[in-house]
Amino acid sequence: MKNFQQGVSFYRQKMSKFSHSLNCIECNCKSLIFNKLNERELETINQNRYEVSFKAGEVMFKQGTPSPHFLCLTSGLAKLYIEGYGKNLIIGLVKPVEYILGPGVYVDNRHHYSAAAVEESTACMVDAGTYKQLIRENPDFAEEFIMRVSNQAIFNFDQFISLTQKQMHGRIADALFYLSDSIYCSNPFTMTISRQDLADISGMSKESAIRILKEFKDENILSVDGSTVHILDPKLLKKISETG
Amino acid sequence: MKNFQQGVSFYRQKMSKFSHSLNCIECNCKSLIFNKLNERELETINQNRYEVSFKAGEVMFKQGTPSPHFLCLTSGLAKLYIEGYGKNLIIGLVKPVEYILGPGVYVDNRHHYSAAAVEESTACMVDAGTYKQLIRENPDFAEEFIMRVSNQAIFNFDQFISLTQKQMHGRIADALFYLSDSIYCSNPFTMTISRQDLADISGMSKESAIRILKEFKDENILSVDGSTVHILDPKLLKKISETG
DNA sequence: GATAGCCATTGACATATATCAATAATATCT
DNA sequence: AGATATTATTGATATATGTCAATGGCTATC
Repeated sequence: MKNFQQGVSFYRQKMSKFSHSLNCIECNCKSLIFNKLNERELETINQNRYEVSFKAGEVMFKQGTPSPHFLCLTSGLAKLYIEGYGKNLIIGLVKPVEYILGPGVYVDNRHHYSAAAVEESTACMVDAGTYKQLIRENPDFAEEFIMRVSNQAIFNFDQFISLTQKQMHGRIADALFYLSDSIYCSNPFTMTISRQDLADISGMSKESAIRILKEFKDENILSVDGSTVHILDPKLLKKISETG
Repeated sequence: MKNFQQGVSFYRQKMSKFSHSLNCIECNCKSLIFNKLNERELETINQNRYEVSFKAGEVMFKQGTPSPHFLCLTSGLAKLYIEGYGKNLIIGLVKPVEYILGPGVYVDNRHHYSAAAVEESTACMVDAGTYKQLIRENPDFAEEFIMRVSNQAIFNFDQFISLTQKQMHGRIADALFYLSDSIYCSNPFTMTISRQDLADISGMSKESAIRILKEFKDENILSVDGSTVHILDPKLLKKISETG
């Protein structure tokens, strides 16, 4: 909660510096969802957004708070997490340029998960009302939106199965593939997330995550040096993922 | 939302009195999402649907198969489940009159979970293309659709937390409240689902589910007689749900 | 009414996983 | 550079949970 307050005051300080420094029409880091919008519509978005920057660790928005904006990450890396009973569950990492399309906007105007910057990040915050209006007016944009929300749901189902039906080794394997294939997009990759975050992705304790990382290292499936991980034997790791 | 709940439970009691209608316009068991459609649009739906009936236990559609329809349950009870590695995970029960809005329709035209009839059931299958076209044409209908999909996502998040962060007792408590409050809508309720299904909702083995049911019975939190369950001490059960 | 077959129940046991505690390694700040 | 906080690692231990096997009850079928 303290972090959130800090985050808010921080972005208020920086806001004027970033606000409307670019515009959406010429923005070269705009989300692909905007391909469905024409120039007039982009200009509408442009007039109803502002940019914010976050330091690593800062909370972007907090589960339970009002959700008057959609947030688009323009640089850095963010984690989305549900705050449960004592523990957190990370339901996804978000990298540029991607929208965070929380389901609360169409239901109760509340965030149903929290978001925090993992690395130093910048984001565009677009007024949800403006966004909703464009969804009403432009069917292509609406379909694109629904497609993204659907993709998110499908991703969630996969995580569901991983977390509820696999044992720890399989879950860590899944997390490593997710990081390598979908987030850092390289094979020797340097994790900017902490061990605790890795554990929160895999639904286990930090200690268990570390132990399994070490086991994989001892079996030459991985090389692990601090935060740098190299998947040496992807085939075997895949097998571990599949056998649970 | 309240109205929706009331409408559904009212319908459940009176279900036997309903006879299936010949067209969507006069159908008195149509989904409330159709309130957003005018007569002409309803007629379009009417011409692109067909009714099916399922015996208890029959599979309605199978994960991985093409998904050319949206399915609306008009009587009975259905379970939605992800087929994992050996086990199934039930991600929700569906009762009349509710649509099953699978996310695959907008992504890869595949079902991402399976559905099966728990009780003898009937359903309307509406052509997905027709549905999508109406979403393009009618913004109110589109918003209603997005709202339902969002609600589903929020429900999934809750189950996510329950399954990954609570121990078995808390998970069974959650499942029992779900059944009593949202599915059977009464307190002494008769489960038409099996013990295995209860276990698949709670993400545990059948034996564990049975054992915990028995513990709750021994502690006078529940009375359990075959498939009839009475929550005697909801306050204590709630506490068990919250403390995990 | 007997038989088969499925579902529910119970107990004993193995093990996956969390928790606690101690230490090592990094990062952060002055 | 030194001090302090934060994060990572390791080991020992407790326990939550799954698996296996045996039994009982119910239902359906002929």
